[in-house]
Amino acid sequence: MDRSVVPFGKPRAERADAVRNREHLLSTAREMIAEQGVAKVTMDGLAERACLGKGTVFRRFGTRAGIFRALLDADERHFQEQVLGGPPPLGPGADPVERLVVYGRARIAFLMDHHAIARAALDRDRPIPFGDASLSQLHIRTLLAQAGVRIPSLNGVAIQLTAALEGPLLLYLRRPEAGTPPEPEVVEFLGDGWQALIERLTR
Amino acid sequence: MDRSVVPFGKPRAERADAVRNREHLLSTAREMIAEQGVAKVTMDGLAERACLGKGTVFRRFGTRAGIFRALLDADERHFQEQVLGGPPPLGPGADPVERLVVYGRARIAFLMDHHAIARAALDRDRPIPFGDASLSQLHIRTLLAQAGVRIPSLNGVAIQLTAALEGPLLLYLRRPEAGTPPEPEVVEFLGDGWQALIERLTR
DNA sequence: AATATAAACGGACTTTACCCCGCTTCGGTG
DNA sequence: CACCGAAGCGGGGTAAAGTCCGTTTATATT
Repeated sequence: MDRSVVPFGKPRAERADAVRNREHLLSTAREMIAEQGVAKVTMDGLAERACLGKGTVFRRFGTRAGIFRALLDADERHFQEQVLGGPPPLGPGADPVERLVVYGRARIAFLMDHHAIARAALDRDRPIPFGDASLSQLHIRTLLAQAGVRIPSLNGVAIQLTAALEGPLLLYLRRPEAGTPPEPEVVEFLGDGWQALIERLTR
Repeated sequence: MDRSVVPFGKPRAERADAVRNREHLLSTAREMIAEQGVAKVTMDGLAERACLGKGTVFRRFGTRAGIFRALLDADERHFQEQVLGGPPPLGPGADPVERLVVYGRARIAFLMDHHAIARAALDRDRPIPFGDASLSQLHIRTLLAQAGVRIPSLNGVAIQLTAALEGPLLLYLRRPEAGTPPEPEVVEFLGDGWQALIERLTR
């Protein structure tokens, strides 16, 4: 008999204690970030505060960046839901050009909000988190196509627009980390740039 | 009497042995990279192979990324000379739109060539090297202005175009590091995307 | 040439990410 | 309910970045 309906799903589900520990570690990490900032979250420190072994932390998240990726994940998923199924103009239904513009602004705001964690989620060696960039990329490509942009190098352009959108916040813009005042100016600044880029591109 | 003609130049020049050691460390680093790849260049390893103390390595370069920044620097300077003073269309004299397109392709090729080192030059915490990005940015902004692009958010757009140009190679695209076959396809791929982006933007 | 001093040097020390592996616990099975 | 195998756990061990500080050395000055 099959062990499960799905022939080759995951070999086995995650054990209950493992799930519990993951949750606990994530909320402990959130506390530490709130109290002392991202930089002070070390693997040993996290393990000790959570009353777990260091090995466990690594087993759960693989790498330090993995913790921040996991933290980002929940919010990221929520963001995606708004994009894929929420009300227009961010969600489906509106004019594709408008959606692109709004998507960019929303994404910039999202990355600003999660700036410290998003940067900490970058892994020095591996190229880029996961769904993160590629979903932006997919969405941008789709909307460009819907907007009637016909270029042979659409793929390249989609990659580059993704970089244009996320790169400044991930790579170039500095932010003092700790007690940062909101700086909403940057959001507008980059948002206006993005809008100009998209509108000229889709003319 | 003044110590020197320059009233407040650097307080003192770099000592001769310091210069010698810097050179020696850089060429040793180049050797190690050629033999075993970027990842195998450690501070201790480099110091030992160069027969110097570890403290010296740090004093010279500040951080591991600093070594790679220094290695990049010479080539970067050469690249800049071509851009600022070389023959058109990369250098001055040609139509600004054409220069933008050519600049992008050249920059992509440059980053492909120096991919491993350029990535290693990224510092996890600090935002971005120095002249590197900002020169791209300045140049792009200047050429856009010359091309008659009139938008209020020109600054934002210049930042984003820089990210579009350099981001994919620094952030998103994977490359196996060691014995990589040239992959000239990527150069074309991104180059075509860039060209499409610029041509549509400057219409 | 002798000297004073700032710069440079070396290497031990600290911190932190990540690995390893023997022991424990969960949870499915007869 | 007792058993068993796999998944999970713990924490000591390793490697590498970066810091510190006492010692050495280049160079400007007299």
